[in-house]
This record gives sequence, structure tokens and C-alpha cells, in this order.
Amino acid sequence: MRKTSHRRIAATATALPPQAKLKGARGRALDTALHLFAEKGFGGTSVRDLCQAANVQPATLYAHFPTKEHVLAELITLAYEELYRALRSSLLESSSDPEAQLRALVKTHVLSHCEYSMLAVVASAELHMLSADLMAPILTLKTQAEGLLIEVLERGAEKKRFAMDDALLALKAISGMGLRVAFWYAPDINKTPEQIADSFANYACRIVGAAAAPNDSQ
Amino acid sequence: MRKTSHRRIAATATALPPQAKLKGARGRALDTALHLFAEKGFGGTSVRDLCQAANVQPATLYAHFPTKEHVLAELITLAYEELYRALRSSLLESSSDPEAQLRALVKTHVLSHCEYSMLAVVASAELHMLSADLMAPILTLKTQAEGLLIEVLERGAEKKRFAMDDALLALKAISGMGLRVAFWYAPDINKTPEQIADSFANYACRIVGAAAAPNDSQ
DNA sequence: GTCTATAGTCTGATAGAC
DNA sequence: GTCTATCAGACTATAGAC
Repeated sequence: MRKTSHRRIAATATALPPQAKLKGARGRALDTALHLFAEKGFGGTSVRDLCQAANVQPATLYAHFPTKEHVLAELITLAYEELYRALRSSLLESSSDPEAQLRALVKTHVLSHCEYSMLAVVASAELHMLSADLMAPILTLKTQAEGLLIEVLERGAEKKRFAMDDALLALKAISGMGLRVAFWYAPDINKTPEQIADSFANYACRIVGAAAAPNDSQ
Repeated sequence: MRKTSHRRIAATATALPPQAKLKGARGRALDTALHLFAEKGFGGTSVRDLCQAANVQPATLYAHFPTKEHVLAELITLAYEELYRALRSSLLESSSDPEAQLRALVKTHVLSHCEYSMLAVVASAELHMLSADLMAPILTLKTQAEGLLIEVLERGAEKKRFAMDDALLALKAISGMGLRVAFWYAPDINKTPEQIADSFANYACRIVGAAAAPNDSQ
């Protein structure tokens, strides 16, 4: 196994969403794969590494997953399902005000990338390792999740609540800065996920030219 | 070689800075490695893949580089050297105004990540594959390059020209959105690098709470 | 410097007993 | 479902001729 001094991801805690059932050899394999894929990458993790760390025999792993690639695909699917669920839920709980909706999406995006940073790193950095067949359904999920922010941005622009030079660039800036949180956030830094999420929500509002909320209650 | 439907990086054009001498087998190897590492990752590219695509025999490659890892290290070193050079140069050409300096750094960061997007992708996504020995000098370079933005942000805060909630978070947001440009920029999109760079420089100024420049001349 | 050929190791995945 | 044992091929890197 490789020796590295720099870690791709700052966080160390396990984080699979509660939806994922982690019982038995299959659960240990998924949880261990999440750690190793986040740390070493899919290509940098051998089936032997994975099985040894998960205390699972190779043949047992292949009783649960047809190929190593299917393990990755399941993790990335979990990642986008959880993100989409959280984003949609946050929209449902916010008012119809475009700025409130933008704040809700960015806050949730950042909070989710703090709590499930390993999932987010694997989903964004290892997606391209999947074959077309396994990637296709994931790309559908990904497009759905990204569509939520696009809709809010476009609706805010139509209602003249946002003064964006360009919706695409604002989208890329906001999603980019949020995505990177998964790579540098760690529980031992001097900020809580809530502080980061609030700051980034403010940044997003400034990027799109929305006035800062005068009060807590929108 | 793997078949993938999703590309990690949108750009396709070769881009090694002019400093890199690309003559002969060594040059072909470096140039080809840049493409393959950006597209497939370091772990997803075999020496055979690389040599075949570069029209270089394995034994010839090993006459120029001690290991496959040294090829990656050279590319990442080139990436950070070029970025550091460009950022420092842009600071020298800007005025002493913190906002002008911030704009210069962000513009240069984005322009460099458009022009050398493959280098930036490899440098950010494959750095963790290096062993400690090869990574150490690169981390020094990386810290130097990042320090330029930190200094500008702190100086602007001291002079009360920036109204940041938190310098670290602003830094992470600005560098994160700029870094991601390398992954999605392609020459065929509907924006020029200059447009993207100008927009992102505006975003950065808004993030740190600097007033928008009233005119072109700072 | 570049070639042909291959050493030695590790890879993903499987066969077959229990 | 889990085990032991292993296949067939791919991997990084090298030896030695020219």
C-alpha cells in the first residue's frame, strides 16, 4: 500500500447516511470502501486492501458485489441520493422567497458536505472511474440535484430579486465553493459546520447580487 | 483501458507552459502523461498506456524518469511553478489597493486554470498519490502560491478595506470556486476566459465585502 | 538513448469445499 | 454466506544488446 504524507480529504470520521444498512460483511465492505476510496482513490485501492481492512474475504465480497466497480457505484449513488433528499427537503421547508431558497440550498449543501464529506469526495472525484452502464443512472440523479439550484437561480433572476451578470457562472461559483468544503472540512477546525454554512450562504447571496437579509426572519 | 462516458475534465487541448521543454521522447512522455493523468487519473493510467500513446518504449521512459511517480511529480511541479509565477507577476503589475490586488489574483487564478486546466486538474486531484519524498518540495511551492492570496486578504482586512466575517472561510470560498474552473472550463462554452475571470473577480470582491470598483481604473 | 524481451509482483475475479 | 486456494492477465520496472 502507498505511503502518502498529504491526505486528499481532511475528515476522518465514518459517514454513511442512515439509509445505508451496514449490517454484516456487506456493510463492513461498504463502510471500509468509503474510507479507502476517499483516501487513496478507487484506482489506488485494491480489492485485497479493501477486504483486509474490512475483515472480509475476497470471495465473500464478490458474493455481495459483482465487481469492484459496483461497490463504487453504490457509494456514489448513496451520495447523490442523500444530497438530493436533503436539498429537496430544505426547499420544502423554506419560504417562496428566492433569497431564502438560495440560502436554504447553500446551507444544506455545505452542511451535507461537512457531515458526509467522504461520500462527497468519492462522488465528485471518482465518478469518472465508472463505466458508462453504471454511471448513467448516477448522472440522472446528479442532474436532478443540480437542477434544484438552477431553478432557484433562474426564478430569482426572473423576479428581479437577483442581479446576476450570468446565471451559469454564478451557479459554477456557488456549487464549486460548496463542493470544495468536503475536501477541507474537518471537525477539529475552528468553525462549526453551521458557521461555515451560514457564511457560504451569505457569499452565495452576494454573488447573485441579492441584498443581505435584514433580519433572521426573512 | 477503461471505457468511461463522463470526462473528469471538460477541456481537451494540450497545455504545458512554455517553460517545459517538450523535445524528444521525454517531452512526448510528459505531454501525453498530462492528458492521461487528467483524463484517467494517475492510478488509472498504466505505464504501458502512457508509452503506447506517447510512442515511447517503456525502457526509454525509464531512461528519463526513475519511476512513474516522478513523471507525475514533474507535472505537478510545473503546475505550481507556473501558477506561482503568474500570480506573483499579476501582483507586481497591480496597484497597492487591496481590492485591485484581490481582483488581480483571482483573475490570474481563473485565467491560468482556463489555459492550463489539465495541469490544474492533475495538480489538485493527483497530488495525494505522491510519496512523502516527492510531495515535500511541491507542498512548499503550493504553500507559497496560496500565501499570496492570504496576504492580500489579511492586508485588506487590516486596512478596513474588506469586511470579512472570517478570512479563512473567504479564502476557502474564493480558492475553491477558482480551482473548480479547471474542471468545467472548455473553449467551446459560451464564455471567454476573460469573462469568467472578470465575473469571478467580482464574486471575490463581494465575498470579502469590498465595494465594487466604480470605474475600470481602480 | 533506444530497442526487445522479460522478471517479479500484484491485480480483479473465480472454483469448489463446507 | 463464508472459507481456502488459485487462475490468468496486467502491472511497474529492469537486463542486456546495439
